[in-house]
Amino acid sequence: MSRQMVRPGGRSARVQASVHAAVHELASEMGRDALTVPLVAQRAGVTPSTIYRRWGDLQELLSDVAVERLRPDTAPGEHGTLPSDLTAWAEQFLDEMSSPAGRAYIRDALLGDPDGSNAGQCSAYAAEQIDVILTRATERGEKAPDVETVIDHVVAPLMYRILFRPAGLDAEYARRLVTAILGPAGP
Amino acid sequence: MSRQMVRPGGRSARVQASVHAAVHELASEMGRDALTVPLVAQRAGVTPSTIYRRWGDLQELLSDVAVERLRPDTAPGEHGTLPSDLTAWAEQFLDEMSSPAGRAYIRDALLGDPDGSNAGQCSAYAAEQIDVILTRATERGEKAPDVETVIDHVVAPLMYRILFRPAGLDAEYARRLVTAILGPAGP
DNA sequence: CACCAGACGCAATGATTTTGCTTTAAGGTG
DNA sequence: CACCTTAAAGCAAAATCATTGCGTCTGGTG
Repeated sequence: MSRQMVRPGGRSARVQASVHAAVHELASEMGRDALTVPLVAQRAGVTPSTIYRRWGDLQELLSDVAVERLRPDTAPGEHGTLPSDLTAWAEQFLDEMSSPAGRAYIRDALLGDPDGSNAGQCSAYAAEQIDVILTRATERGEKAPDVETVIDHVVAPLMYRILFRPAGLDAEYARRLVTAILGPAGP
Repeated sequence: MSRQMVRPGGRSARVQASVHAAVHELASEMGRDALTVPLVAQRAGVTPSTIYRRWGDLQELLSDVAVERLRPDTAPGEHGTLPSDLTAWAEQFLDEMSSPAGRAYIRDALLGDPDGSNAGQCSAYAAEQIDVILTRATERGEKAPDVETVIDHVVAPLMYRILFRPAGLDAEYARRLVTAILGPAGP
């Protein structure tokens, strides 16, 4: 993560948790754009200077929270075949990421991220999930492309459109990308 | 563009030009991160409230400037064949966009862009350039993929890596993407 | 248990952002 | 060409936010 090398279990951890929770609550109550450091601090029961010292500014805090929020909380579903696994994952990915909240999180993760490590983490999450799906397929004896190929030709186009052309995105598009990569009749 | 429906030639236009110029100058003199609204206003010979009223905040201003800066200023080069035209364009695109300045502009364009219109404009620029290349190829009698395909499988992977995985990007990667889409021996 | 270092709270200071009101200038009209 | 309308800019006060020095507290360590 960006700069949280907190001592686990101590006061630092409590502050971090309470600040993150405050961001969540306030973001859903009054909208992400209404957030300010003093507001978050008050809700978290903390002084603003604490937030400024630990995170630097609002953007870095939001970036941190966004990455945490973008971490998949569950392994990809199993549907028996590679095409169905990958299609289901791509549809869910698109669904989650293209929502207004999802786009906001992605943008926040990209932002306030001088060294690019937060954005890199997001990409790593996706790569992990895809790797699970492909490894499963290989173990079943299916022929599977490698992770980089899936990222280039499924994840990247989805993300590109989410960020740059939010209009006209639907599950059918995600399915087409998967089909194109696996070959119309499987790889 | 985002909110600039200025009367051309009037005072508004002068203010816009001078503010944009001030952003350029200050960004190169003291670094993009050192910019503040009052600073830009002073350099532009304008009061801060003018900037706040017209652009809302620094992010939206930077987003506007970034889009202007990302507009291609020249038509894609002609090299005689589709593969060479597209390869050259992709290499140049990667080169410009993956530089620190390029990444900063892309991020700025994505940011402060509530409705996504600035980001959409960036995508439209790329689509335009690609369309020129593909149309030329078609007129020469070459078989060419459509713009959407090139965006999905060349532009999107490049942009994804620029934003999310800045490491390990080189011209060879751009060439591979183009080759993959045109077919190893041409389409 | 006493110590050390890191993290937090508090409060003062400085910078930025917001806002009401006034003034200017562009574009249209008689 | 002079006049009118209106959007946009200037100005200045008020509010909010960001920064920083210093003292206090907490949790880990010897």
